[in-house]
Amino acid sequence: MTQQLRMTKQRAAVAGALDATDEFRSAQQLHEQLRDRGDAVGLATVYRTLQALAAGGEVDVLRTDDGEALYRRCARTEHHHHLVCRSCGRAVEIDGPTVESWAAQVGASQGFTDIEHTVELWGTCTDCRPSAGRKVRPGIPQ
Amino acid sequence: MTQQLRMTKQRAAVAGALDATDEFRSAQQLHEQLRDRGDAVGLATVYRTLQALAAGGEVDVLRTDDGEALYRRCARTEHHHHLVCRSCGRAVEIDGPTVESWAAQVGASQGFTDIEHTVELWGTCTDCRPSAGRKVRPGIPQ
DNA sequence: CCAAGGCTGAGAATGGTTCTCATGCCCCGA
DNA sequence: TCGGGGCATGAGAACCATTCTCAGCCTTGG
Repeated sequence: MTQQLRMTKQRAAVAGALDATDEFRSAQQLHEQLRDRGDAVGLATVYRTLQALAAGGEVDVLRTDDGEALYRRCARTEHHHHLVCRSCGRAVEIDGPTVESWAAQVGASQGFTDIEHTVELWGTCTDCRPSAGRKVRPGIPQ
Repeated sequence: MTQQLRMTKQRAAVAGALDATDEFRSAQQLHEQLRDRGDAVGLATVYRTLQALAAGGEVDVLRTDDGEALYRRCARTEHHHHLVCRSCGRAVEIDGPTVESWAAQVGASQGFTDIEHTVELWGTCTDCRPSAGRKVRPGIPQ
């Protein structure tokens, strides 16, 4: 199960790109970013690496309204949620102790088992506020 | 903006299929269901109709972990969340007054504006419990 | 240093969703 | 009731994100 992963320059490049930002990025964006930087990595490899990292809890994954997957390396590996800028993808890790218990309680009261929950907050961060020098969505599409 | 929608038998069929269940269904499932029932409707029309209904707040939409869109006609049109059975798709509408305020508060404290939130609960309903006569996932895939 | 087998990448394949466009038919006005 | 404008329909192509294929490459254990 716990398969040993080889350290290749491609994996290092993807991991590096993730470490360099606190914004959620799509596989395609990361691929393009690596290409521009010169660290050309195959798209398939980017997907495979992200998949492996996600499976190992190394990165967090969430879906945009149109179903695209976004990845981000978070500081903590424990369960947490995010407040994400819908424009640039910048994210802040947040806790929701109240939500946790509420979710479990509601689920149980309805007779459901194996309760899990999806809780994400979306907003517009200060840099992306329409007023000031708007950051022209270098991140999230849509 | 508020465009007038013509009432066609296709739209009636899709709406009817949605009214007949309290489970979240994908466009493909609804299409197949209508076909089996004899009310053949083009897949494109199913998608268009669901899109229109969703835009008008007539149906709720959510995404599975793999990005597929699921639709359900809910009793209430006001903001609410769901507790969904990950096996059959059956859903219960739930409120989260605490969550609402928590979300707004957290968002504001981080300087984000136009806060919105995604909160869905997933579990296994009584009928889908592995023990008893398991309902063989007539609903949700995966 | 070497062999074994995981890793890579270009391109094909998948699968959900949307678009195209010729034809169909709802609904309003006369 | 009849006619027609124009939204609605549907088969198939197009899109797009993601996954699969497979021959050749490269990391790693010994």
